[in-house]
Amino acid sequence: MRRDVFQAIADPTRRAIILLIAVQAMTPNAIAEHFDTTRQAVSKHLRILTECQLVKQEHNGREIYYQLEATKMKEIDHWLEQFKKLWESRFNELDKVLLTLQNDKK
Amino acid sequence: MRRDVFQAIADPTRRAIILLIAVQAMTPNAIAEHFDTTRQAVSKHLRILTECQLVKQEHNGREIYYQLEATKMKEIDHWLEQFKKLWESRFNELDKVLLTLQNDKK
DNA sequence: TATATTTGCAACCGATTAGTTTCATATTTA
DNA sequence: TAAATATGAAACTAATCGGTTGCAAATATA
Repeated sequence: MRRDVFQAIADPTRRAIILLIAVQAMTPNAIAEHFDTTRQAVSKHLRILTECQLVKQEHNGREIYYQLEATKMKEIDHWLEQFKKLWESRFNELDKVLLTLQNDKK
Repeated sequence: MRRDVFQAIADPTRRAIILLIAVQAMTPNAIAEHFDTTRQAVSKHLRILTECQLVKQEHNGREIYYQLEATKMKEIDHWLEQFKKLWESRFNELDKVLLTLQNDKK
């Protein structure tokens, strides 16, 4: 199944997990303690996050430490990059385009 | 209904719409021409994008121009900001934390 | 070796999603 | 005014989602 980073971060619990393991790698059990759901539900979230390579596993005996693959977050940042210039200046590209559009209509 | 920016950008069609109207404001009809779906489906996407304030409407007679509310994209950027330091340096915060964690376990 | 612990997977369930078709409303134009 | 155009909303549908419970496999511990 092909997973998408944007779909992965759509769920608030998954975003919370990402934030949690960004600070330090954790096992599914430890992660589940922070949430009001079952360990299995957390496990499913981790599967989705793994499938789109937002997290990676580090096996240690029967324990599995999940840690954030921060570089994958760049993908989201790259997509945002396209729009950054639009909100960074008051008279921006969008305004110019709209102005042109309005003038053309007259 | 309370809408969430992250949920809004989860759908690939909605991301495409965002990109499209970032360049210039467009009517639902014009937007729909760029996709392989019905105008009504696009209309539903626009409703979702409007509800979470990612786009705004500009009425012009019977036409409605939808344009990107770029500032709302900042919300996503702010969330990403937390992780930026994790991917920007090779020996980063995460590495340090993990190192501490591993040392503690010994 | 027997038991406990850690984990993932399968099957199921109710809610939500993205799409469709149909219809109502508002505005423009002939 | 009548017809055409632009749009949103409602009702429906198949697929997906996030959650649950129950189970199997692997590893650690008594």
